This record gives sequence, C-alpha cells and structure tokens, in this order.
Amino acid sequence: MEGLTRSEVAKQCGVNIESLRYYEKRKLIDPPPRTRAGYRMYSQEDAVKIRFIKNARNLGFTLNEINDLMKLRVDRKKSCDSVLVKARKKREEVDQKIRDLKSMRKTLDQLIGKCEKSVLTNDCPILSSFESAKPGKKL
Amino acid sequence: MEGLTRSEVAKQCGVNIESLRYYEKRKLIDPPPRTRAGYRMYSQEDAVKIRFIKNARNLGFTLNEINDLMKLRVDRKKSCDSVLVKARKKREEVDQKIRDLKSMRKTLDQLIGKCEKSVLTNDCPILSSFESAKPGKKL
DNA sequence: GTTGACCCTGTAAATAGTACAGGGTTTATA
DNA sequence: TATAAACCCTGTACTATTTACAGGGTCAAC
Repeated sequence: MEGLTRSEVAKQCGVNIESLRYYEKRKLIDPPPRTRAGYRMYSQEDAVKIRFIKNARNLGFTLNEINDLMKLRVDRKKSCDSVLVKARKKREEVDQKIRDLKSMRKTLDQLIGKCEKSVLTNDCPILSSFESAKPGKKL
Repeated sequence: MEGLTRSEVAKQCGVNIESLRYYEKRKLIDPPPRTRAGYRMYSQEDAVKIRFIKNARNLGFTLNEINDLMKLRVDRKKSCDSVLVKARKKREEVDQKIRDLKSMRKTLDQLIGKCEKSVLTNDCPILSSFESAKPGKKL
C-alpha cells in the first residue's frame, strides 16, 4: 500500500509524530486510511494540509483559526476577503506581541546593566525591581 | 483578623483571583492563615511575593524559573551572579521571540499586500502561500 | 431576613501538544 | 530462521497557566 507513514509525513512536514494524532482528534485532518495492520497511510494531499497547518501555526494562528481558514479554502472564490480580514487581525496581534516583548527586553536590559554595575554592592537590583514594582506600572 | 482577602490581594497585585490558588498549589507561595470561616488572609509580605511573581511573569519567566529566583532571593549576597546569568538567558530568549515575530509580521504583510492587489482575480494568495511553502523555509 | 457579594472545595475546560505503558508489525541482520 | 531494532497502535496521563463552574458556606447591608 503506497502512502506516507506517520513518521514520514511528520518528517516531511516538520511536525511531531504525535501532533498528527492530535490534529486528527481535533478534526483538522480527516482520519487517513489504514493498512491491514492498522497503520495510518497519509496521501500527498494530507501532507499538503498538514504543511498548511504547520505554516499557519508558525504565523501564530491557533488551531481553531486554522480550522476556519481551511473551511474558507473550500470556497476559494468567496474566501479572499475573509482571509484578508483574519490576516490583518493577526498582523495586529503580532504587532502587539512585538511591542510587549520589546518593552520586556528594554526592562531586562536596564536591569542587567544595573546589575553589572553593582558588582561591589551586596544587593541584587533585579530582584529588588521585581519586588518594588507596582502591578500597573511596567517595571 | 487583619490581612488581605483573595480578591483584595488579586486586585492589588494585578493577578486573577484563581491564580492565587494556583500559585499556592504550585508552592510558589505558602498557604496563608485562614479565618475561622476558612477564608485565606494574606499578609503584606505575601502581596510583595505575589507582585514579584507577576512582574517576573510579565518579563517572560515561567513559574519554575520564578521559583528558582525566589530561592536565590533568600541568600541575596551570593545571588546576584546567578540572577544575572538567568536574566541574560531570558534576554536572549526574548530577542529570539522578537526576531521570530518580526519574520512572521513581514510574511503576513507581504501576503496582505498581495491579497489586496489581487481583488480582481479569484485566487487567494494567502491560502496559496500556506499550501506551497515547504516546512523548513520561512514563508 | 434576605439579597448580593464574597469565600470555600473539587473538578474540568482551554491552549497545543508530549510522554509513556503495553502491545503488535515489519524489516534487517546474524 | 530467529531475533532485535525500529516502527506502529491504543489509551491515558502529563506538561504549563490559567480560567470556569457547580454546589455550597459566610458576611454585610438594607
């Protein structure tokens, strides 16, 4: 029986073997046919779908969002607008995450700088900062 | 009995009420004393600790890492070096996340651009991109 | 005295997987 | 041909970090 085994498709698509079972459970992919021994045999189309999932995950889409995208894929002609809306929303989220991380990085940077300067004292400015900062404020 | 209730400390520290129970379970904070009715009563020291956790979480430390940091806090004099090492490592991780997100953003941007230009065609370039990209490659 | 706001517990959900036990199959090699 | 390695199967439980919910108790105010 031709087709790809679980590990083959996992390798080809850059996902973990167990994730395939998980995607099947979450109904992102159809249950593939089995050999007499019960081994899953994936088609090349399955692999395309799985790469689709993987790529969208890499772009920060959740599995639920990917499910939506795949449903849209069925009716391609009407889908572009919907996809565009989702993509723009996702871009906004990514932007926000970048802003958050940059603020994090800046803070860490300042703390590390302070810490490096305070080698001679016995107090750790990083730990002090963690303690004193009030919730609302960014450190 | 003086002290802070769950919701008070949650408000003061900017965390969810339920998280306090979780932190207790995960042994990041000691079980606080209770009133006769069994209500948790947090001290101001508890609040400091909880703010510490919250702030460190905001900087991307996991609860396990925060536990380590809090153990270091006990022996402040010897701790600064260890904390510095952890902080530098965390900064590296944050940097990597920023790089990843920027690459994501760029890709999304390109796809959105393409999609906007192809209003007249019936094909959605975003979906196409997801399909054709090979795993290793960034889209 | 009763309503509403708070507290308690244990449990289950959500995110997206990973890991492991206990078994079957297939392939390669000695 | 035997057996060992490398794969596959299932179900279940675990990771991390909350959040939610059911079913009940308590407290303050009106």
